[in-house]
Amino acid sequence: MKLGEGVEQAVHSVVMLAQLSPDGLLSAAALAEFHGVRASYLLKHLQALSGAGILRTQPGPKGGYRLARPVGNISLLDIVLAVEGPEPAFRCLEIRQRGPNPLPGKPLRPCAINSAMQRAEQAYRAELRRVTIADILTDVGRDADASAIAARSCAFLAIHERKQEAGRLR
Amino acid sequence: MKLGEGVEQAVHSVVMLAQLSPDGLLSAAALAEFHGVRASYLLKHLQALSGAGILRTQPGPKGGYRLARPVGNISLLDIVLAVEGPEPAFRCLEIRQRGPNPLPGKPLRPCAINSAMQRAEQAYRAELRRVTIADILTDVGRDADASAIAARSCAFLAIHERKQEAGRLR
DNA sequence: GATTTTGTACTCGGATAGGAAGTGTCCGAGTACACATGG
DNA sequence: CCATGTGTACTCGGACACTTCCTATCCGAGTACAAAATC
Repeated sequence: MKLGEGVEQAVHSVVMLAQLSPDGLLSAAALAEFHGVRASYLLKHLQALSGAGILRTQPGPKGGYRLARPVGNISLLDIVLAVEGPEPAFRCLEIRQRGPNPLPGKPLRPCAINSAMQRAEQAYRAELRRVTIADILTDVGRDADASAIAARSCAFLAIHERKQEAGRLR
Repeated sequence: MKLGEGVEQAVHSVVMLAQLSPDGLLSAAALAEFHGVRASYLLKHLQALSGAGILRTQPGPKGGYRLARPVGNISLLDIVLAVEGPEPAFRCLEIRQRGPNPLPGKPLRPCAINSAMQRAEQAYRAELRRVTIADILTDVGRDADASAIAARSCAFLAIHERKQEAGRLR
């Protein structure tokens, strides 16, 4: 039960991208510099987000990343699944059947243990699905510290944000 | 977001131990043989359960493992935490502050992202805390497949179960 | 024959190698701009 | 002066090493039984 630290980078990057103007772009290098992380490592996760349909990319100079969907339609679960993969955390290997004398009737119903673990993970995912980037942004508006950081983000965006050329986004 | 397969082994072992007579013992070798897993690897997790106060051990010949608490007082969460460790899955590294110009006021309130992730994990743990070994056992009684496996467990226990000597348990 | 002593076999416990996955890095494909060139 | 062609610089994308954690294994400490020796 451990999440890679790429998840945090991915979520913060999405939040950052959500704060720029409707047709703005931001390069991976700018995102990495702002968060103090390695650009080449962040790229890996940004690519995962792009492949999952959460981000859109524009190659070439003046290129960068941009949200592919409205902020209300991007949940934390979408990001976590895109970065960590969709596989469930608990995989039942049916070690009940790996003993010296397994039962002949093969297709067993899932055991109670597996069911309980799956229910717990469903609850986890449901909670993450309820929270969207829009919710995060409204919380940012309420919190003083977060507002200060958001102001810093704006200053940073004012320097690094790029306007998207009409009709040239993938 | 991935759990080691030791979790499944640990839970099944606890369920197995819950099915033996009140003062019965079962060796790690027998548990491993029944589940078809490596004994030396299972030992590691059984030790973790022992250290967490879930199992009791009796060393020496005729020794083995036994539950340390009633089945209604052992939740799946206890086992998962004992095996995987108590650290939360998501660790906020505050990469908001790792940028080129961090805020001076140090003690920031936890960011909305971290809060959401923690809430999700709380839901996950709460769901696991609700399920005890007693619940698993009652489910075993209802399911046909599980009952057949339970019968097989009984046959296995009849051979490998050991009676605890009075007053010699650690 | 009963008791003590000793030896052995079996158990758990912690410390030690191997392998997979996450982490970190690199180079290549593609695009847009800028400049130079020709009309 | 304008249009065209070319070169360059910058972007993302995927393929390649390194580190950490999980997996698998080993040897050592401790205990109970059993047998042998002694009283």
